Amino acid sequence: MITLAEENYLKAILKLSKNSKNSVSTNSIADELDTKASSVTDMIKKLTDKELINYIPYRGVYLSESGLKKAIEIVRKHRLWEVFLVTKLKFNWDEVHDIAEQLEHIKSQKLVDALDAYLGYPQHDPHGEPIPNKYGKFPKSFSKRLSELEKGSSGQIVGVSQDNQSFLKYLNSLNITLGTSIKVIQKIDFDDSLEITIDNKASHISIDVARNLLIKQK
Amino acid sequence: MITLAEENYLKAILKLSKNSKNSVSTNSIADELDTKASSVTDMIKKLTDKELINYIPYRGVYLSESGLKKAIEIVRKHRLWEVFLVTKLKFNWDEVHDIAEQLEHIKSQKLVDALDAYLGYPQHDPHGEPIPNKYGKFPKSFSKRLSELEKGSSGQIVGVSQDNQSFLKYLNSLNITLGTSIKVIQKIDFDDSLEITIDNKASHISIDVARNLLIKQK
DNA sequence: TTTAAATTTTAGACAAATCTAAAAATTAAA
DNA sequence: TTTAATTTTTAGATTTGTCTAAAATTTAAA
Repeated sequence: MITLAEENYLKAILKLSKNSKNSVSTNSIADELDTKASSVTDMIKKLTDKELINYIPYRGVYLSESGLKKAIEIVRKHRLWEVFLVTKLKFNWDEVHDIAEQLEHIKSQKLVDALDAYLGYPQHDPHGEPIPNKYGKFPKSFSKRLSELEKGSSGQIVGVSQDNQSFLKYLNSLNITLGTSIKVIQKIDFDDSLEITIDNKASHISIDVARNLLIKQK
Repeated sequence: MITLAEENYLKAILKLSKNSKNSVSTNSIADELDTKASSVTDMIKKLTDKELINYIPYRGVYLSESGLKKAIEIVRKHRLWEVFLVTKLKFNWDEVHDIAEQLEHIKSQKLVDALDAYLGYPQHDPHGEPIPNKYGKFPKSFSKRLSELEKGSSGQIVGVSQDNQSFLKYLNSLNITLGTSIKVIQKIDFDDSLEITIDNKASHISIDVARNLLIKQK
């Protein structure tokens, strides 16, 4: 049986290995989970014993096949619960994260599948993040989210994944519309926000905004 | 902050003090939670320190005002989630207990209230157990136990007072569910068992079963 | 009422998950 | 390439919740 703490480590490692295709360092995990490097080393040993990750001392870790499967399941649950909270219980999209952090650890395959069906098999959560299906596959999309672009890359806006009035108003004020060219100048580690240029004019946007901007690279 | 283990102890103490109006013994808690008496003694000290229970060594415990409030909140959450699972996600009433055991520990007052509203402020869970409102008040009960009915009387099932897996499975096999009409045809002196009709079909049940069936007479 | 049985508590130990402080290994800099 | 800085691991301690075995207390029985 996999513990709650172990699940949180797997999720953190998945998140970090997305950004940097390479193996994940002890310190980066400690930062992500707001804990100490020594605690991470301890947990790494437990996860290695359970064959959920591969680990070379001083060289970092990466998820094993079973660890990746497990981590994706947790992400799936988190995002499905967020959809539930917003579409059924009428929470705002910025209120649901902490509750979903708890709900993602509820163990019942049948519950997850029933929830998925009840929600109509959504492909994205209220923040615009993709929801993997029950086999762990993420939905295909020709466009990327601006939040997924690496520093230095650029592309053109082809859509949004959130269309409430205040969001669209905000985009207007930034001079972002369909076809706008955007380049990622800098990614701020502290809050994941982005320094970008919009038609060559500098701006700063939050991760929430970047996640909801669909972009096509040339 | 109250831990998961502490919540489970509070719930157990509430359940046990319902049956025997008196204070609750160490051993009975150990039985209920499938743990050892020494572990219970340890936890009793923690709960006493937090003023969630009152405790006299060798004499048992009872819930304090704040402990009772907390315990009722957990019961409320457990039963609301059971309603959600059955009415929205189409689970059977005998499949929901283990999942609700997990969901009852999710912490968010706003979530509980939103769920309650979403479900239409239900007064009973799928097992017929009453659901306390947000102020901790239980709805007034109108049901009797089937075992209390006289020969010749009849009524409709509105709940059970025992919800273990095997009991619920057994009821399924008898075609007894919420709303089923039952009439007492004969009471057998020898073992107190009952000849009944279930939707006009004859059956025979033990006193143990009859004691756990809640019925409403016309 | 004294003894025996049952219940409850204490003492000491253990696993999980964390921490601080110090040691070891790696990376970067002079 | 040797030294300094950074990163990572180890050693030892702590907290929570549990256990076994033994001691203390209460209850029941002779």
